[in-house]
Amino acid sequence: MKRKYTAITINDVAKASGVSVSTVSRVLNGKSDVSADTQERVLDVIDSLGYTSNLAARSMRSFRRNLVGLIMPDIGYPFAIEVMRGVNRAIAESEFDLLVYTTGDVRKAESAKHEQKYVSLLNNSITDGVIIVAPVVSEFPTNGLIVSIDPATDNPSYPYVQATNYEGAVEAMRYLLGLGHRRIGYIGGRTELNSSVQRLEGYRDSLRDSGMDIDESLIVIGDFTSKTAKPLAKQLLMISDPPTAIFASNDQSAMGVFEAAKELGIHIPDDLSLVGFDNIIDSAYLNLTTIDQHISEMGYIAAQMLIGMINKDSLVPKIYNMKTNLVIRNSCKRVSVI
Amino acid sequence: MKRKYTAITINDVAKASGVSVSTVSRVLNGKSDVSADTQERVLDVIDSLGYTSNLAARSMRSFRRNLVGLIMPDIGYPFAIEVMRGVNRAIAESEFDLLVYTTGDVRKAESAKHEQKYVSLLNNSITDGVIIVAPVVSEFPTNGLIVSIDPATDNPSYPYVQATNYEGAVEAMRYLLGLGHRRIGYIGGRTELNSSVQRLEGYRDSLRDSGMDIDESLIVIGDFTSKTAKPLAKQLLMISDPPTAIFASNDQSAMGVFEAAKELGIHIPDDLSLVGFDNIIDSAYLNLTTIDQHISEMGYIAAQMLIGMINKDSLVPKIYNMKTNLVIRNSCKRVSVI
DNA sequence: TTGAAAGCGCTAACAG
DNA sequence: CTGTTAGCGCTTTCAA
Repeated sequence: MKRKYTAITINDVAKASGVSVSTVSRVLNGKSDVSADTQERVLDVIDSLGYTSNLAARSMRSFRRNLVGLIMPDIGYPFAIEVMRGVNRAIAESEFDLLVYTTGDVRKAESAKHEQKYVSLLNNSITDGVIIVAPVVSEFPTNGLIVSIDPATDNPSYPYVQATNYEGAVEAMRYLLGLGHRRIGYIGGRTELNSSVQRLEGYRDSLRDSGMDIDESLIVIGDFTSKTAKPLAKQLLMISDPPTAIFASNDQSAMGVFEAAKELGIHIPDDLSLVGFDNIIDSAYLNLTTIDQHISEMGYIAAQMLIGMINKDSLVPKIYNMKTNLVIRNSCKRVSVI
Repeated sequence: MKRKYTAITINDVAKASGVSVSTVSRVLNGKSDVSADTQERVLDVIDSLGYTSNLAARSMRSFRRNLVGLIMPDIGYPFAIEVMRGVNRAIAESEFDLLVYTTGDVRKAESAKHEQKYVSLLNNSITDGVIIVAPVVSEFPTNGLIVSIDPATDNPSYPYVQATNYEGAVEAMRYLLGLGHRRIGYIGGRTELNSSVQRLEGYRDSLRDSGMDIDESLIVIGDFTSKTAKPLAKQLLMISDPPTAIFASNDQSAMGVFEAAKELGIHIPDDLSLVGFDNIIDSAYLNLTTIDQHISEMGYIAAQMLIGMINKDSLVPKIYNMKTNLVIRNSCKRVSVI
């Protein structure tokens, strides 16, 4: 005997109610071919014994488990939490439950290896399908259903939802350039993410297409946290020929800009993500942040896609492009003109 | 055949490497009694086949799974997220992985019934133990290990960690009363939570013990969200004889107070949780918020307790009281004195 | 050092 | 309508 305590099983229920395990199983699964009598008796016993089915055993036998998995390397970042929120919302509206799997820390895992492991772990075992966030591999050794959010690889073999990062960045730049800005700083983030690469590309291409030189000293790369962005923003703001606008490529980085500006005594309105300022008080808000705020929405959509796939809905797209919105909250009233 | 696709199993590995399943299993579990030769061969095959063990099947046979569960009714609230963060931190430092289980929405579940179901679902099946947040029942039909955070019932049969809610509230009130405040508003929260009840009790007792009448019109009950707290705070601030201080019993509620004050044109420093103000600009900050900020810490401790229990550490306490700190950030410079 | 075989708890044929 | 039975993929005796 390995386990000191062995939980109540379907066998106990069967014995106690004087029927066979299959009958109990039928009751459990709401099959119609059970007499009302038996059904009631079994249900009573289940109740009084406090029986609950063993997830593991059940998963081994039946295909449908009404459970979807969400795999994230780390649960501590705002990004992860936003995704969870979105997925959660979709789950709440469905008949599915959600299982979030994490190893606690990105650094603890060697991404590629581990994410493959977790996908098949969950997918082949106890869930009907999984959503995986920012996977780095392009293929998974699983026959189960899978949807990914913001994959890091270029042409993954699985369905995914992504933001229109490049287009969003271009739109943001078009706006700033339209305001007359010519020196625009850029705060980037985790370069291992496709989204990050694409945003930066949008920035570069925009400048290039406007026939402008790219000043590499205006480009700084953090890690999408405000903590890192703050000193970088300061650095940008204190060079001899500072930018008149800063394109913070995600929300957290924008926060960093605010903090930096605050410490330097430059006033900026509260809710900027993209700031264009000329050392006075002007600012432009471009909701490139949408790329981030829409993360929650991406989670929502991914969950819906997955549920659709599980339900064998034939209309589920293989690739979903979330268009980033351009939302201007504060227009730049004063712009340094070249 | 039910499933069209059947994943790679231990059997496939055995066949491909020309050994028996038991040998493969031994390799998988790092048993020492396997020849180096065989071990290497099997490992190679596992790698090339991309095999990963079936969680469900494994869980059925072996006791230890290096997996802990976190059960929360809803994942969308700051409270839940803070707990997760804390648990996650502890997990990251350990050899365990984390599985978060949620039904997406509190309202979707009939709490008591469902939480029992989920606990035994996870606990008897695939995890080594579970942490459950704010459970309403006092007993669980599980033989597995369990630690709870902020249980709603009075004398649960399982180990738990809780904040010293009552004492914290008393301390907060002592501070405010010491500043000379005599009309202190109170914004409460979800009354189904023990923590909520205890904070309010601390408030009432403090007033009573100071020989003061309790003005019920100064007590408003929200749901621990700023959205709800805001109009309540406004209501408090706009009565004819407004309070000179407000004791917001959680962080979110404090936020609501700020928002309300802002709209009413009353300036309050940024980081107040407990505000005492006299319609000028004074304020007292009492980190009663700790009760909330420490939530993350509670998650951390709960996880450590659980891990200790799993590892059969005999020193794990059955009840852990998290002392709430009294942190004063801004002292009240001007107080309306009676 | 290895293999054969017995289950873990459950579901799904297949017979009655 | 109900019971018998055969596994699901895995770990763990028990023999060899």
